[in-house]
Amino acid sequence: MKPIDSRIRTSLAASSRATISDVAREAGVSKTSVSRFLNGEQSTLSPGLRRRIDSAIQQLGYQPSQLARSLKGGRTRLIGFVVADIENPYSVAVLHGAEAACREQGYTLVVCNTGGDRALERRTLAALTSYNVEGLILNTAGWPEGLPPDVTASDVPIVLIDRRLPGHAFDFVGLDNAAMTGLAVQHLTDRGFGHLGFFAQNLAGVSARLERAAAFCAAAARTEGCVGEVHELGDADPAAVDGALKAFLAAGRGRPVAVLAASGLVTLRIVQSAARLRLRIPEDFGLVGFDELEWSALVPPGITTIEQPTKDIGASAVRGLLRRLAGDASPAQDVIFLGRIVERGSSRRPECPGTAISPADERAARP
Amino acid sequence: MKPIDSRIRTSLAASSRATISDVAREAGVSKTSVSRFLNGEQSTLSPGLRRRIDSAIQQLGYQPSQLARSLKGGRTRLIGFVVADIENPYSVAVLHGAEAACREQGYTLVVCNTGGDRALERRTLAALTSYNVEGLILNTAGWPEGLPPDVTASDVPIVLIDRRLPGHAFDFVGLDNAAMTGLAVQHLTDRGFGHLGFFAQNLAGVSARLERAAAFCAAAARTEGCVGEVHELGDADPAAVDGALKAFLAAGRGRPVAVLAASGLVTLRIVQSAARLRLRIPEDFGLVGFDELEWSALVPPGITTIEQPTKDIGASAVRGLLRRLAGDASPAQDVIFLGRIVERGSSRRPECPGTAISPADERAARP
DNA sequence: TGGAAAGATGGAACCGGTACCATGCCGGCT
DNA sequence: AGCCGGCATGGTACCGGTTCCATCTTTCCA
Repeated sequence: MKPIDSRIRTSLAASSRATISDVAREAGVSKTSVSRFLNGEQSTLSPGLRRRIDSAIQQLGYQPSQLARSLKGGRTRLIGFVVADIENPYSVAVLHGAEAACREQGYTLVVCNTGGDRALERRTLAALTSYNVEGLILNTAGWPEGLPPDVTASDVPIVLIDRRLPGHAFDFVGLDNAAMTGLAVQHLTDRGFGHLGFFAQNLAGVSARLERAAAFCAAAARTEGCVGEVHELGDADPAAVDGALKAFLAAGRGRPVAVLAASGLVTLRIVQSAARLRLRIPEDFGLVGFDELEWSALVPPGITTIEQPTKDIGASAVRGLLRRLAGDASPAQDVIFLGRIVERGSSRRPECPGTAISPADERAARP
Repeated sequence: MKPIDSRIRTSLAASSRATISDVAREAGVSKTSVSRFLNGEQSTLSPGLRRRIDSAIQQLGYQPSQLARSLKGGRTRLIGFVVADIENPYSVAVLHGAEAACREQGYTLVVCNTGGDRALERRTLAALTSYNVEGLILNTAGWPEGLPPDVTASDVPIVLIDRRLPGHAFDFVGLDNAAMTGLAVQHLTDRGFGHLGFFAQNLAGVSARLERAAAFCAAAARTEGCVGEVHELGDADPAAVDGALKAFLAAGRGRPVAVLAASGLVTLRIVQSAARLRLRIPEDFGLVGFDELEWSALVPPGITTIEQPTKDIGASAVRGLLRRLAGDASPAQDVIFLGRIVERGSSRRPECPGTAISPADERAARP
């Protein structure tokens, strides 16, 4: 009779999940003992009890509800990752790093994409905090007028990635944009490019782009005989990109010109535009782009990129969150990483003899 | 005195979140009324009550806890998306489609990456169900010996994406691999390629790859004078790719050879290998790859790809889930999409006069 | 004018866990 | 021998909502 009984209960459990009370009943013990068993048997339950509980759990296929568990204790072991553009390989790479770090620490990463929509970002943050995530990693769409107060009201620790929120004391992890932009400008001027253009989508509200643009202007200004222009491409219109690129090249008036692209997406747009306009790189213009891409080495003559330590950035964000969760209440902290310029053909001046031919291809062939 | 009182309570709320009881107390009503107010005031609360509750909510900055809400009712409005490889652009694109569909329906998509790790996939599924997600979209790492029973025990509806689980009656959304592979083979043989190679990572357990490989062999076999080879590249070793590619080309014995790459990642590896080995496409070998990539048009001579309707696949998966949630208990259903071959230079036979020169470049320049 | 129906509101149980405190039992000490 | 303390275990309140049911008005009709 016992086996039949438990078999019935098992099938019930399959259709509506066994609870801790079911297990307690099946094992003939109290909920408390089952709970103790589940959490780490500090009170050293007697071997007999332990055995009975264990077999009851097996029998019922019991899995504790994290939902109910979190309601009392607050520990959800959940970290939210809110990303502005999931289609940006940079974001995916950071995400990957964060996810690995979370897994290592027993946390689960919950990823939500906002597509750069501020209203959605707000709703998403509210939703995640209402699920009691213990921390938030935020790659914000940018709030030029400041983040609405309801978001900051909650006391979940937040770490910003790549983009700051001026006026808010959140931890931040990102690239040393000033230094890397300076290096990129120097890289180009060293190679004889005298007329430089910084191309971005819209600058407004996105700190990484603003910092890069500012550093670009500063670096161009302090380099003798170097002219720097900033172009905003806006969203998605190929004709607009073509127009901006042509205008920029014309403004060079025969001097060697080069583009510094503010992101992987802009690099893609520029390369597409060059193909459409039958412009050669680096003969017609040089190119350096932020963010290393899987195809950087494959598109002739190879695109010089500024590679970011994306895995480290993701891992560092998680570390920062865990530090806060452990009780660290020190002032907001910035973690700034340096990147690396990966030199390829697109920033090599064709005038320098011998460099534009086969060695360039060799470099380009390296993955 | 009232304002001071409420200000104190406000600051308390900021540090530990207001609850429905706080709101009820502040408004001088019962929890029940507040709950009614929050859910849709079916019982038509009196205007006075409504006003008081509303202002109490504003005052306290109250946000209901989804956690607690879900505990009773079960409606978490959460859908889990478990993806085997978040770095695969195909997965991201599907994810994007699913996410848009979820948002439209008021659901939140929770994304978890398993990196192709079966044990982790299992843990992730358990974790998500223990958070009471209402449905699961699963891009499985593949279980050659079948999914462990504890995963299937839960009664959350599951939709598989791209990869089937033989022996399980789950809904499925994916590509018509047989048809698209057949078209690709015909595309290549039409253009004079007689010796074909299907290149994949490891076939084991991944239905999409297996179906493509099988369809490839079948198509090659029924095409007169066509030879088909299947190559497994394994993971990540460039030398192995180079070796396999060279061996394959040698086996062609001078006949026009072409590679069919089973995924975007394989396409990348093949193109990288070709660059390393100084092989020209399509002169030394033709190439068609599954999955459209942002750089397909940019790498000379342009890579011919099999484009999948990724957004539709993602949206369809969500639709399927919602259908199940609405109570549809009909047998498991397959939704199979057709793709589209995007022809570019990599599958154009150089022998055909006039096609390998500038028109090819023009095609390649199109984004 | 009385009573029933309809409407507004509150009380309390419940969801599935956690955690504090109580209880019963046993052994060791004075 | 009696008391105290530690250990194993159980009882129960509580987390923050939802929901059923009870209660109190109000209204309308006989």
